[in-house]
Amino acid sequence: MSTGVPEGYDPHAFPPFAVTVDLAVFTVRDEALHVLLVERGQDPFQGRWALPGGFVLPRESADEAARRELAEETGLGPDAVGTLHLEQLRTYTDPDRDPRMRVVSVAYAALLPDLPEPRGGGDAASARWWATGSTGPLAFDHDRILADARDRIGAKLEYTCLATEFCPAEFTLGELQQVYETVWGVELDRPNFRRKVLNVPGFVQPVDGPPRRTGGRGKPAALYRAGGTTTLHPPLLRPQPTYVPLSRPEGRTP
Amino acid sequence: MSTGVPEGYDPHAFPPFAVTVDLAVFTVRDEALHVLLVERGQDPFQGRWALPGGFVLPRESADEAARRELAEETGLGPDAVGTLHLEQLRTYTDPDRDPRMRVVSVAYAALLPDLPEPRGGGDAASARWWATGSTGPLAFDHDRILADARDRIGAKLEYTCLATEFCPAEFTLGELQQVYETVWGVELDRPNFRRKVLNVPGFVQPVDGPPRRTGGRGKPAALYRAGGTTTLHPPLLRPQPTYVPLSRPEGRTP
DNA sequence: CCCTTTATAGTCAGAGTGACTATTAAAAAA
DNA sequence: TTTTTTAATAGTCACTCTGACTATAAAGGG
Repeated sequence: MSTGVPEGYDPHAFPPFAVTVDLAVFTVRDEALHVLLVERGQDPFQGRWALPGGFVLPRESADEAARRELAEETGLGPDAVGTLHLEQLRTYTDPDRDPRMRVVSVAYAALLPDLPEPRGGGDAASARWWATGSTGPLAFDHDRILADARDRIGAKLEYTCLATEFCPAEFTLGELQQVYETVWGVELDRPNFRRKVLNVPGFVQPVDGPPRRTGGRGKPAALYRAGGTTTLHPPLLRPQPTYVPLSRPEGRTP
Repeated sequence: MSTGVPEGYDPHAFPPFAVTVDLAVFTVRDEALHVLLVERGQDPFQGRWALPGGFVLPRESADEAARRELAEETGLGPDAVGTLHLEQLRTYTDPDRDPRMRVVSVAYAALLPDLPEPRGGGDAASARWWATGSTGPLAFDHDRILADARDRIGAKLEYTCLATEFCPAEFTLGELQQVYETVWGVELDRPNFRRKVLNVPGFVQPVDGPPRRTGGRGKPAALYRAGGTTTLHPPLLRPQPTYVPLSRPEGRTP
């Protein structure tokens, strides 16, 4: 540790940073992945949209700060916020990411089912859901954070039961499939999806009686709830973007 | 953002934090996963071993700080450090993780081939490789960080070409298999491993001529180098820890 | 020269997968 | 009411991938 800073670091000689959390809160709505954004009321980036977030307070962890901000932004009760899936993504530390001062930000992703009332929180006036992809350029490095968050979520659908976090407590396999198709941006074969999901032990479990969801058009679907596992064996791999080597090993051009 | 801190945060009214990086530097040696640790010379945790790390300086990113620390600890040239794989793991923010002050630490994992001369850096006296698992309790929350790092590396071997980072530029499939077996702590069937690796497009490519590694006992092995891909399709899944549901759906006890 | 060691080739049954077709149960249209 | 439409679910089939093997090849040690 020959950094100029004394080894064991002297508490009075450290470079001061501010630490914030930024939240990428996702939901699946209208066959599109949506993210919760807030409009900035002042410079820098006044009028631009940004991920919700805020300071980590002196006596809380970043996880606690993220849950606190999430409760404030979404208006969800502390019970709901306490149980939902919150995942630390990565930390963004570019020295110039905030033009005013040195701020490092710990980014989180949160997944919500499509809520009937999006948020009822305090300063909800300037907050709304945006379809990812149709957001303009965001404030700070939030475009980058959002892109990273999308990538991470898409990847984790393959080998975790994360998709159920987008669904209500009881859901149909069609709804679950909709989540996969929306996040991955692909269409999946329905019978095959069904077979694969049901073949993963502990992914979903049928709701006991024969209750079925009605309201839609066709045959009513059976209801399931999330099973006991968090990791999927075998994984649900997304359709391969077939690899083409840059230097063809052999064979003719098509 | 109704946190008590003014929206858009006033640069003069933020809770001050120190930001550090901690490095989990791994190598595979003697059929065991090893990690680079440094011995602490002063309190707190004097005499305990810890992950190398240090402050993020005012004008550098955490990535830059991690590479700088890595160069200092390993004695590798800046060229080698500049190209090697450095992966941000997660950020540790417990308010009490450092008894002296509020420090958040961005943890990184780095992978090195087994170097003939471990490190030649400056204060290398108190740094050495430890087989993971035989480290005593480490300073701060470094046991937790190390465990998280091991988990992450093991998981990424499944679907990325990360294992080649543990190998020299040219390596045999036996050496690559050794990496998988060591990190996962399992034994793999050699012909099957070979078939799967060669079936992943872009994972490894044979070194052109018929050069072969000699020195060992048996038949000399062909040499390969890392191919062009970073992600593995299909993935090399580790042997399943077969899932047993807590409430047996049906059937008799064995 | 034989034996051990390691790399590599090949076999084979079973599981998993993509692309289908068929059937069922409901709502909407006629 | 009957027919049509829609969606869920069941099932088929060829193909691939996988784990568990056996067989052969090429080196060094005794």
